[in-house]
Amino acid sequence: MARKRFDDSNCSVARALNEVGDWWSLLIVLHAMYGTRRFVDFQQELGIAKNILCDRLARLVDNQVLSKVDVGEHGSRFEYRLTEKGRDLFPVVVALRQWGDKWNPAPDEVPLDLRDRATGQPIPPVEVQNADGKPLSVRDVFVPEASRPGHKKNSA
Amino acid sequence: MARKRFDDSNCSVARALNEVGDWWSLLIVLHAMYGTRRFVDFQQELGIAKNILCDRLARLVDNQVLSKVDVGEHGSRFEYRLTEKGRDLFPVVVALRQWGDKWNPAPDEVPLDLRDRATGQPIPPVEVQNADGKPLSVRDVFVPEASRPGHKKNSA
DNA sequence: TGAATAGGGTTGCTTTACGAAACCAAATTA
DNA sequence: TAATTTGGTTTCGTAAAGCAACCCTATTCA
Repeated sequence: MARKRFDDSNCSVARALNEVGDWWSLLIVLHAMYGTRRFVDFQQELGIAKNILCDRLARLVDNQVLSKVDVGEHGSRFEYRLTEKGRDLFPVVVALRQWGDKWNPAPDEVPLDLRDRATGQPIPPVEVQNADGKPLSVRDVFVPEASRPGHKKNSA
Repeated sequence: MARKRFDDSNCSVARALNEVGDWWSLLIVLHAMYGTRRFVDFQQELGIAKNILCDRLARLVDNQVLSKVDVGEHGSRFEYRLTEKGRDLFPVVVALRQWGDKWNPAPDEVPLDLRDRATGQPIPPVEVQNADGKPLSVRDVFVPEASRPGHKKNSA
């Protein structure tokens, strides 16, 4: 693929995509959020080839989205757990899932039923809100020129 | 790549990633949200090869994230505009950008300064909230068993 | 009338993502 | 002690993804 790397990109979205923007990484993070921690469990749930899973887990650990902890009682037994950085992807994952549920509902699938552990109430859609909690659309916001992605040198 | 397709996946995140989960698509959507509409502008801002841009735009149009409108005064001149479905990715993009700004800040880059058009106030971080507007972390929520991604047949 | 620009399409080549399967060390079971 | 399971890593072949470069048409500008 000779893919363009975004590591040095001037845009944080590009850099974020560099870490979790491939086909598997975000799904791994998703399953980690659902509680999956072990290699074999990821493999079975995702139906991913072992080497790819290996690669992705290593990369996520490198990027500090996951941490690899040795929980071996006797020898080595590893678990992959979300770091704070990884857990911070929660709004992204939920927003993406809600978007998918809304625009590409599977006929035979129950849409995400995420609930508040404290109250049992379903979680409303993730929104961009202003300081007062009022939901905003793309059109309700603006970006000062200096903060635009393609601003001056180095686009992407 | 012989990539596994997720079209028929039981998981809406997987299906969403199938539409905007590649390296370029979400960046294209991002730039579209910033106002970019024309082929050449996307190309210059993103530094993407023309055939790839061609392919991605077509795919986004196919998936109804963008619409291709002929704005030619005399001949053909096209613009790619966000559809409602595309605009609905706003929370995803903003959340991702905020995540990137928080965890991978570029030394020389201004973090996203998104502001409410009405008030001029900066936009606070996108959160998952409960019905009362209280922010929730991964640990504050649960998913009824039937709604889990790896539930029964068909994982991913 | 010529040159430049917009909006692509096509070809060729390289790099990578991917899955299958073999391999391997440590621990458990028989 | 031998066989099996767990938890991966390595190797390999293939199918894409990616970029560069060239081509092509229609329009606009000089």
